[in-house]
Amino acid sequence: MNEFQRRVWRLVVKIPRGRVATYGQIAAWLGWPRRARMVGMAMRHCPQGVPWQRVVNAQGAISARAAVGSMLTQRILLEQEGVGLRRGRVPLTRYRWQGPRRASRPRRRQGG
DNA sequence: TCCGTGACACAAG
DNA sequence: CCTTGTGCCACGG
Repeated sequence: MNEFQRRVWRLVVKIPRGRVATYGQIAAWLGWPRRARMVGMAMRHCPQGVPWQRVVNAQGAISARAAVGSMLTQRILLEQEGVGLRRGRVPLTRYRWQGPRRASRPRRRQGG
C-alpha cells in the first residue's frame, strides 16, 4: 500500500456520519489536486472501518464501478445515516463535508 | 516501454 | 439539465 492511499483513508475516516465528500476534494485537501481518480482507487481497496460510502463524485452521484451491488449498498448506507438522494444524487449544498478544518478552539475572551 | 483501463473532473454543445 | 470529449495519472499486462 502506498502513502497516498493511506493518507486518503486517514482523511476519509474523519468524514462525519451524515456528510459526504467528493473524490476531487479529498485529493485537493491532501495536496494532489489532479488525483481524484486515485482516490477512487483507494476507495476500491478500502480497509475495514473506512466509511467509503461517504465519498461521491463532484455531481453528488454514486460513481459507476464494476462490482455489482456496490452502488446500491452505498445508497442504502447513506440513507441509513440520513443522507437522502434526490434524483439519484446527494444534494451537496446540504450534505457536503467542509473538510478537515481545524476545530476552532474556544476563545478565552469574547468566547463562543 | 507501450497501451489500455479506471469508484474523476470539467468544458462544450 | 443532459451527453460527449478531453485531460488527468497511477497501475498492470
